This record gives sequence, structure tokens and C-alpha cells, in this order.
Amino acid sequence: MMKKVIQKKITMMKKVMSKSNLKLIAVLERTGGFASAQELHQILRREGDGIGLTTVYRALQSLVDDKIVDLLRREDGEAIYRLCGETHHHHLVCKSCGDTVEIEGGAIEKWAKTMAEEFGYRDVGHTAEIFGLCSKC
Amino acid sequence: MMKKVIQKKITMMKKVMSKSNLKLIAVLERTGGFASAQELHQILRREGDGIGLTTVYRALQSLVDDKIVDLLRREDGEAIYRLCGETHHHHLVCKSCGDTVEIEGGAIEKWAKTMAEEFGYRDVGHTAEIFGLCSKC
DNA sequence: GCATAAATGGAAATGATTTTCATTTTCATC
DNA sequence: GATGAAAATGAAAATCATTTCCATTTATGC
Ligand SMILES: [Zn+2]
Ligand SMILES: [Zn+2]
Ligand SMILES: [Zn+2]
Ligand SMILES: [Zn+2]
Repeated sequence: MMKKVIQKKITMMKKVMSKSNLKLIAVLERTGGFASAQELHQILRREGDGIGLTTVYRALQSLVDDKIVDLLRREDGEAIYRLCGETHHHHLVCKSCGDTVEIEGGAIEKWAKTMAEEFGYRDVGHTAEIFGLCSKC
Repeated sequence: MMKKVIQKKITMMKKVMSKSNLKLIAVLERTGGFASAQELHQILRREGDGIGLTTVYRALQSLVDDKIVDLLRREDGEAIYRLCGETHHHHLVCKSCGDTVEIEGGAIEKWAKTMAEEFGYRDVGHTAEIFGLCSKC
């Protein structure tokens, strides 16, 4: 079932979504979390959908523009996408084994907000990740 | 003149640096701030150095491995490099005009440290950037 | 139905980064 | 100074995500 936040945004949008956009939202909803355009395309293909890679990129771009999807970057620079509206959190990643812990970012949120206000920036988002070696490595 | 911190690190390194590594450190020192591999290559070429692009990539990779250079990402995913040892700071970047403000990250440092301790991670670093629209845009 | 605009997808183009591989340089040893 | 192994180098080719082109299909208003 579609998340409330997203549903609301979609409803608020004047324009009706294209079929592709809705498909992408559905996959992102189903998989939860981050995925690259290529991965999302593969998933859809595996499920029998003949959607083209170009369309996947286009749909994701449009969803990002409409603030329905967040765009982030993997460490290698590849773009990854996730639905907005999920609980916002950050990551603690092990440089060696890749183990990842989702962590609260209350302090970050406050920091970002404060800084944005101080310098007159609006409509701000932020990225914040911690990299290190986990206890096992 | 080479920054103290870097000089120290270089001295501490058992192995002697390759000529290319030293060249890259010199350019990064001279230009200060961030630059992509391609940009650094162009700068060197412009200055008459016939260094190959491959070597630039290799040198940067090796410097990153040795913690002498930091690797970050532009918004489009392109890798950018800078010398470590500069005063640690974060960025407030305008999504529209690209204007950048360097900001203090005291809160972040504390947050990263706290989280790392809580989950038993050591040798941690972090990334944290804020993106938004500046007052002019 | 018809005309027009929007959506779609395959193929080709782009552009950063990596890989391959033959050549050159460095360096220790004789 | 010669010599051979190991490290460094760079040109060209390969990768791979992403974008651009363009022809075809689909949706929409009349
Ligand atoms: Zn680990
Ligand atoms: Zn946050
Ligand atoms: Zn601006
Ligand atoms: Zn910091």
C-alpha cells in the first residue's frame, strides 16, 4: 500500500502521473530503501515489465524534480534513489565489510537547519554519513 | 610551501613517494580546495608536464589510500580531490548557482564520534553537506 | 475518427574511470 | 658501468552509468 506522505503529494500534484512514474513509485515502495536506476530497471524487467532503461531514468528524474524521490550517491558515484517520506536517517558504514547501521540524525537535522538559517539558505536538504571500521573488522 | 600536516605524513611514510604522487600533491597544494582528476590533469598539461591521465588517476588513488588526499563527489557524481590537513569543514551549497559557504561542523564532529562509539566503530571519518537555495536564487 | 501533444524505448553518443599491456625508469647488485 | 627484477608510466581499449536522438506508439481534446 502506498505511503500516506507520497499519496498526499501525488494527489496534490495537478498533473496526473505518467504510467512509468507510477510504476517506479510502486517498485520503490515495494523494495524500500535505496536502489540505482539500473537495479530498478532490472527488477521491473524481471517482473515481466518491458519498460525501457531510458524511461526509467526519465521517470526517476521527474520524480526527483517533483520531490517525490530523493537522489543520493553511492561511494562510487552511482546515483541511487529512494522514496521521500520514509523515516529520515543516516548511515554508519564499515569501510571493510560494508556492514551498515541506520542511525538517528537529530543533531544533524538541527545543525543543517541552523546553518541554513544563518546563511539565508532555504529549501535545504543534507547528506551525512559516517565511515569507519566495525567491531568485527 | 607544503602544509605541515602533509609534510609530516609524507615524512612518516616509510616508502618514498613516486614522482607522480609528489606532482599531484604539489598541484593540489597550489590550487587549494577541490579539483577533479580531469581538471588536475589539464592543469599539469597546461604547465608543460606530459603526465598521462592514467597516472593522474593512479596517483590520486594511491594518495587517497594513504589518507593524504580526501575523495569527495560533485553533485553529478564526479570524483573530486583535495589535500587532507586543511582545516576540516563542511559545505553549504546552492543547488542553483553553485555558491558555496564553508561552515563549522562542531555538532557533526560530536555526532559522528558519539555514534561511532555507540556502535563500536573505530577509525571513523564522515561526510556532511547541506544543499539548498541561497538568498540570491 | 483526427490532429496534436505526451510518452516510450532502442540505438548511438558521452564522459568519467578502469583495465590492459608494452615500454621506460629506478634501484640494488655485481 | 653493466644487468636484471620490480616499480612506474602512458596510450589505447574496455567499462559502465547516464544522456541524447529520433522514430514509433499512446493518450487526449474536439
Ligand atoms: Zn566491518
Ligand atoms: Zn538527516
Ligand atoms: Zn544560489
Ligand atoms: Zn566534520
